[in-house]
Amino acid sequence: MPSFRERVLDTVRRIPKGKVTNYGTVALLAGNPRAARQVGGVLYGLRDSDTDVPWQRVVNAQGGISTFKVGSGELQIALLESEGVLVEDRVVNLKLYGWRPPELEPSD
DNA sequence: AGTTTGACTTGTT
DNA sequence: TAACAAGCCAAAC
Repeated sequence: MPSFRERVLDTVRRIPKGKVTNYGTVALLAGNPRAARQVGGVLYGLRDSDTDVPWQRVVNAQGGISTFKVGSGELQIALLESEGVLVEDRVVNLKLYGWRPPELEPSD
């Protein structure tokens, strides 16, 4: 069984380009719906070698940029804008860009 | 081993 | 609408 950290990274890698999701959703897909804070903890520890992880596509439940690291917030916004995701006042419009994984969609 | 800490979320004032 | 408090749990100490 991969560590929680690995499952989080795998989940983040699944977020489609041009879309965003929130920590709680990533936590859910990683197997622990209540571990949203740990998702942040994992992303906090990302290194340059993890360039294949689109961490910029993870925002908080309000669509806001949660990074506190100096410069990371602006970097995240720049990366999102380069993917076509508009960021206004450090907040993403989840109605437009919010991504919901297929397995969470109602099967009907 | 027990304690502290957070890139969070949700409910209550 | 904004501020505050409590719950949450993997990792780091």
